[in-house]
Amino acid sequence: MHESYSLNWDDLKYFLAVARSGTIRGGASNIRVNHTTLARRIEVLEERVGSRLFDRSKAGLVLTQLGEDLLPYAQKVEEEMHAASRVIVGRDAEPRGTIYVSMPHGLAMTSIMDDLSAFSHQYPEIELNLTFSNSIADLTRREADVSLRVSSEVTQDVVGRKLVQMSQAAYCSRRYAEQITDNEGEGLQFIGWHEAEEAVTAPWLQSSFYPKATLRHRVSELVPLITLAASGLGMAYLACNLGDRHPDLIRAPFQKPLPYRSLWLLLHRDLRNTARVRLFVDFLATRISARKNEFWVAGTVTL
Amino acid sequence: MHESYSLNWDDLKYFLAVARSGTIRGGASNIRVNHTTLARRIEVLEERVGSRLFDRSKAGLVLTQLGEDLLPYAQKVEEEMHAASRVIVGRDAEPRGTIYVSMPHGLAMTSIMDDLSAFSHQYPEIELNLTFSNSIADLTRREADVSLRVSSEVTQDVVGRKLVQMSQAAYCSRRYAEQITDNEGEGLQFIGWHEAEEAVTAPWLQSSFYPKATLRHRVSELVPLITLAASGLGMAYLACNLGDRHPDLIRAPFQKPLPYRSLWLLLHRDLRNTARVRLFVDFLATRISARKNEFWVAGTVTL
DNA sequence: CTTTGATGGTTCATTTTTGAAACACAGCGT
DNA sequence: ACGCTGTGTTTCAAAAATGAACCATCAAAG
Repeated sequence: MHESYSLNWDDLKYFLAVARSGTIRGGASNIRVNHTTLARRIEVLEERVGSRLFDRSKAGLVLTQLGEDLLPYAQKVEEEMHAASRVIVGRDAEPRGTIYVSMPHGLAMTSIMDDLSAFSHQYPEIELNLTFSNSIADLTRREADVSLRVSSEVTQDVVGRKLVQMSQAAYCSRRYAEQITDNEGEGLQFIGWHEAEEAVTAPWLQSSFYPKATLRHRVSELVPLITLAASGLGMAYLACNLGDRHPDLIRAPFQKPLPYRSLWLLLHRDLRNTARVRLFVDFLATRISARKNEFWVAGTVTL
Repeated sequence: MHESYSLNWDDLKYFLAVARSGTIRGGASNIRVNHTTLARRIEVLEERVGSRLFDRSKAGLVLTQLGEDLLPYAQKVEEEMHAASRVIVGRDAEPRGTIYVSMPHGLAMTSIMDDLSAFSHQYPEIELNLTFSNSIADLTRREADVSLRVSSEVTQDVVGRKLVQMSQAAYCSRRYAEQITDNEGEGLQFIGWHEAEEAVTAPWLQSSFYPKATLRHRVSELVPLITLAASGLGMAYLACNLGDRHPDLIRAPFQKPLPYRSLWLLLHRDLRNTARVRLFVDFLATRISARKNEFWVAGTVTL
């Protein structure tokens, strides 16, 4: 570890500020810090250097010989930092680079995949890194730049954008639908989730249009739920944008769609001005909003 | 104020550490910080840059494309800092530059001036900046690199070095001394300092060999005290190294020297390894110690 | 299969840094 | 002489950073 590591490299900003303005307050004003802070940072720097960098006189602070010797190095460091900043700013301003996107598994089977495909087609310089997970991506920990969530509300310290409200309905295969009559679900079976094994019903089933139906079987993921319902094992409650899209599923008769959750688009506030992220977010929001009736369907019960 | 000022330039150390080692703990160990600190600094840097600089994988932390783009700039900043450090270290290692020395007025008339002259003669590359003041130079505020003080003890947060113990005695002109008899100072007058106008004596006078002497006249500085005593106005109590050196002053008869204070050499702990300061301190201490009987004279009363 | 060591991450107490307010001083203008 | 402005310095409370202890996970070795 080198001698230079005992110096705080950031102190060069303060050194340069005083060297250029000749006063503590002037320098502080120029770099937007409190003048006390600037005075202290110079003091600490001088201690670590082991010599004065400025002589204090009535005329202000004047560079010592050592201060003058070090000035060119500080200026070169600043130039490098400016150049690095141009790389950063330039990169952000250009719509290129990678966007890390996180979303729940269920959205993998929706039309939103078409949106991602269209975005990538339109912006070939931007690469999408997709993560499917039911756990909430921690944006502050940079697990993702953008996160799509299906939720009633968001509580994270992120910039949230509600895209659409969703509907849900009961779905089954065409064959299963043939046995359905207008009898509040008597004799029908819904595939359950995490309900207890011995439970034959659940609150969401009791408040549906099939309160007499029972729970049978359990799944822990969305994909098997859809696949099993489509093959006739039972009925499933699904978001409409998902169920309506599946070729082997129909909405069960004798019901109306119910309100479901909302689709949110979340991103960390620090990234909202990055060109590619802004592009992606706007692109997605525009397309999804344009077909909101795919998510919130006609006839959905309103409370 | 430039975009680069929103970045903490010191974070480059952390960036380079992770880029080189590929792990948080490895990088932290290399630059001697806690690994948590390193992780957090990288996190903050990524937030300010607005993009990831490292991808986290099982293999460790791998530079992103932006990380790779920025690496050369970070390396150049480091090189400049190393070069600046060489200037600093090289300067300190060589006995050249300025030493700021502070001392009380009284020492300006002593043989210590000869010491400074000899030092400057022997080390012409070193410049001395001398400040004479009775107020204590604040070493932590860099008012001086080295401070000579006459004091019983030192309380400042500095590296203190007691050079010699001093004696004091009553001095007067040769003419004035002709009237002095062995009568405990009856009819003698001492020039006073800050004692009240109406006061005719003081504790230091009462405990001297001339308790019957009285105070007459006042001075607020040492130079006029010496000058007036030398011209016969009255007697003066002076440090022996000062009184013995004056051509027109002699020690008054019928007394013994009394203990006075000590001569201290103080410096701020951060400067003690600077070559020129170390040279100066050692030079001064050696010469003054070699003639300690000029300060603590023979016959001084011991308590 | 179990143990060990290395890894990144979380939590909490302590230390350090920062900003704001107040102060002292000098210079200038009225 | 007085008031104003700009300067650097001091003090204190709040915010930020740091380090230490602990945790969970994984891979390698026994």
